[in-house]
Amino acid sequence: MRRVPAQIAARLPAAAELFADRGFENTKVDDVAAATGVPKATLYYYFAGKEEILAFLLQETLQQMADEVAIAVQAPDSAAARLAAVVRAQLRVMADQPSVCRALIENLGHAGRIPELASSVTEAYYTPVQQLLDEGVRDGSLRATEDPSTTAMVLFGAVTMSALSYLAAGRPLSPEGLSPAILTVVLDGLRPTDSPP
Amino acid sequence: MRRVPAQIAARLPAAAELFADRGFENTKVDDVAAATGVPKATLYYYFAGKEEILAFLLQETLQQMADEVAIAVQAPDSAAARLAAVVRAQLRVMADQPSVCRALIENLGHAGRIPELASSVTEAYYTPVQQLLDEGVRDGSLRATEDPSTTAMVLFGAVTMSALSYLAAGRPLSPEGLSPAILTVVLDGLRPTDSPP
DNA sequence: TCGTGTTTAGACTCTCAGTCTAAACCGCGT
DNA sequence: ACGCGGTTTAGACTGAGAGTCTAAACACGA
Repeated sequence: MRRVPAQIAARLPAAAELFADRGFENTKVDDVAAATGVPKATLYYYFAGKEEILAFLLQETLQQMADEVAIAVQAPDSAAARLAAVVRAQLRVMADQPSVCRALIENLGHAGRIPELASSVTEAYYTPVQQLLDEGVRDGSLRATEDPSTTAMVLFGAVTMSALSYLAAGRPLSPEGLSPAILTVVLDGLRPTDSPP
Repeated sequence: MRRVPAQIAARLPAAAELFADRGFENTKVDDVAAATGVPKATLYYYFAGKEEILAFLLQETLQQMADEVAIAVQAPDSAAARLAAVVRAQLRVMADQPSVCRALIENLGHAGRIPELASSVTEAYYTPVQQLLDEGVRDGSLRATEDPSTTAMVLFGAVTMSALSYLAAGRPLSPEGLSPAILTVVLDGLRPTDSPP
């Protein structure tokens, strides 16, 4: 995959729209060309195939999430507060790109080999979150869990699935509305019992 | 889709194996025929197409989950204990059919229209779990949440994503090993603060 | 002006998904 | 035995569309 010029990258989300609406299979490469305004031959000049377009979209979105998460993690607040910010950040990215997220989740199998995907998510999400969990134990704002990696996955899954059910139903996803509901469930379980609300 | 005879249904999980290994797209119907021993023409006699085979597998698995969840819900324990049993039940189903689950999750978009899928999951999981959350508030074993439907999704997502990361990595998924880690995160948040462990 | 990388239209190939045919095969009622 | 419905199957066929190739422009710096 060649380095994709910005003016082409900017047009690709229109393809995600199609993928999300009609499904990946039912979207012809010619349709993608028509919807994005990027001619088919040019698409094949940059991408090895239709799947690579989806994979590119996924990488972009994961990168965006990694950036937002990194910002949330570096704030000068308690670890608990930053963890809440991470949840909101993930929701914000998903709310920002509803079609891309739907298309990606519904077609994970097309977006690349799963192991590579998994390590991308690890880099963008699990590693920073696990670090945050650690810091939370040290600053006393979070309870220690016996298996931080599972805890990170629980968080990621909780947020992803909740958001997905909005996206799938076509309902608008409001990070401000949804995050408190997720956080009360998850955060209260992480708060030390010696400092209840 | 005709009523699928048991001896054919029993052979289909072999197809899920292929879907999970090489991906749905890279699996030819002829491959499915070879792997299951069910001739291509017979497959087309019962299923309208390749996607319908996946959809059938999904329905079977959801039904199995609905059954297991129903059993867990009806136990004579506290709501909290039954909720823990629901989590273990879901993990057990996923551990039972790793390939099917991987294939399904990686190819949600192929397994049927998402709204129908969503309502199947609602029937099999969200409705019983929400009922359980209600009962928990009444019997005092669970804390009330402002949005029980979101809570149910959080649970489902937490379990699904944790399990998936094992399946995707090819690691064996042990319900007994994983459920405590999930439950400490999620259940402690649901426990009333007036009865800590 | 040359050369290198980019852009594009359009025609082409080739792999499957799915269809069709037509021949067995099976049980069951008569 | 016989015929009749549903089932099972092999194998040939069709059509859609992913991906390839060609060859002509274009851009732009050396």
